[in-house]
Amino acid sequence: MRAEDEKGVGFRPLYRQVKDTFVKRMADGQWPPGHPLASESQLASELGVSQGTVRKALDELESENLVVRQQGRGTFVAQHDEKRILFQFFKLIKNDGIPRFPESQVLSAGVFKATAEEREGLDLGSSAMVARVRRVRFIADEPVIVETLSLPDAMFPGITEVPVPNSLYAYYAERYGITIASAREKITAIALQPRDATILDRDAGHPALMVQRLALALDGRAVEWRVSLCLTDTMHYASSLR
Amino acid sequence: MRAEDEKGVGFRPLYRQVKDTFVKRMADGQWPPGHPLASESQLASELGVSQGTVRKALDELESENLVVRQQGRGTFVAQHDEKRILFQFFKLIKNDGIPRFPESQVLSAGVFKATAEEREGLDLGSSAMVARVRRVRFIADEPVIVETLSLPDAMFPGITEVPVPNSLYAYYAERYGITIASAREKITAIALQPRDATILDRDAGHPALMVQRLALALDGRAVEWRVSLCLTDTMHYASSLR
DNA sequence: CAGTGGTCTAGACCACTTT
DNA sequence: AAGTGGTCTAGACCACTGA
Repeated sequence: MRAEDEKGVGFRPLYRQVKDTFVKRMADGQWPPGHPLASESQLASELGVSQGTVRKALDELESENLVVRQQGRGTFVAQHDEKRILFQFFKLIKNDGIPRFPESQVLSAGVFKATAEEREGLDLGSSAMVARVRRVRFIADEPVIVETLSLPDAMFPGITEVPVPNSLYAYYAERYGITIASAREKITAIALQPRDATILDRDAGHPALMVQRLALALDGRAVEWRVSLCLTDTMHYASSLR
Repeated sequence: MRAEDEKGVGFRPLYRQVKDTFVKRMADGQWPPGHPLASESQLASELGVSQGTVRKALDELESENLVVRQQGRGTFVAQHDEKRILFQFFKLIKNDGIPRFPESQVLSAGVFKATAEEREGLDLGSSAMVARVRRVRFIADEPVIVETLSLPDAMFPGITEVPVPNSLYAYYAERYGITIASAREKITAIALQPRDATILDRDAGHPALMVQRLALALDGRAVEWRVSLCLTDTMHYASSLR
């Protein structure tokens, strides 16, 4: 792997090629979550680049939460453990500021023809099927979120046939080899419909946050479309601007 | 400046010391917004470190949006121009996805005794005074945000005595030498009070996003407390999870 | 063309973990 | 003590800007 390979018009630095190689290995399942990477110098000699170039590739992967480095121990492919979920993907926190992992209770699950909204979010064809899961989530035994998840059925065959666990992203990785790498959320305020209000133990019309999340896999494919209705009487969505 | 100066218990890498030096220069006004930095190698020889160490310090400052680098031109202290505001600080976008900078109309302004909420957010003493500005913001000529800003009066003397401009963060820097570096937002859903509903041309009880922002200066001081009520009928708050 | 930031390399040493 | 990531240095060359 030489820098010269890619010079000229579309110049792509060597360290990015190295990074792409590593991402590919993670997406392939060669490097599953938790996998310990070889040392930086070993990877460098394997790829025929300098240790500093490998290091720069790993710097970017670390900043994207795709690998975890521990001084003295090594570098590991990131896992969707509770800590990472809370840090990276769960922005709803109690007003006391302490993050808590919610419990879940599935209300319904099945495979259906995708709605227009789902097709648009997940970039699906007009006759595509989606697995749909509706569930309530509890924090400190209070129902605070009711949400609907939509997954392309082709990517997740049979997912609604057995009970889904509370921590979905680890399950996607384990059962289907799909790693959620990032997500985009759109947040609006809505008035609760009677059906959702009942579940959340509020009156119809009560204000709630609607969080619409599109989750993307390592290769950038849209993988999960999630619409969450969240009570914010004792909680808030935390966003850091820097 | 040698690494050895800080070894031992509280080890602080050299590049962080360099970074702190640069931040100090920005906070001091030695390096105001837009200021062109000397070249990396000049800074390195000035501080007696290697160019790579200066580079690593600038890498962090760039990732925090405190400097802007342009290959071939140089490195500049970041300014609060429209582009940066939209990118870093304005997360409410029209559902069509195109970011637009809102217009503002001030409703009232004055200096008052700080409320408990303001004292807590801004870390003020019990008898502190705050400058308070209430304004409506328009996107595409529609009133979509009504917000109240609270500023420690001691930091911003006289700010309510002349009309405040639409782009406040540039004004804080220009008139008071205070640079807003980052912010934290807490988002909840509320039902509009009659007073706010009228301003936003909706009925009382209409759902809205309440965004509570605490903005921090370069030195980490809490500088601005802002509570914005936002209509999300044709807009949403965008959040990127990575 | 000179000057800037961006990439890549090679090597030394430090901080930390594990054996 | 050995092995890992983390820091720091020095030097070469590339990509880009502006005079």
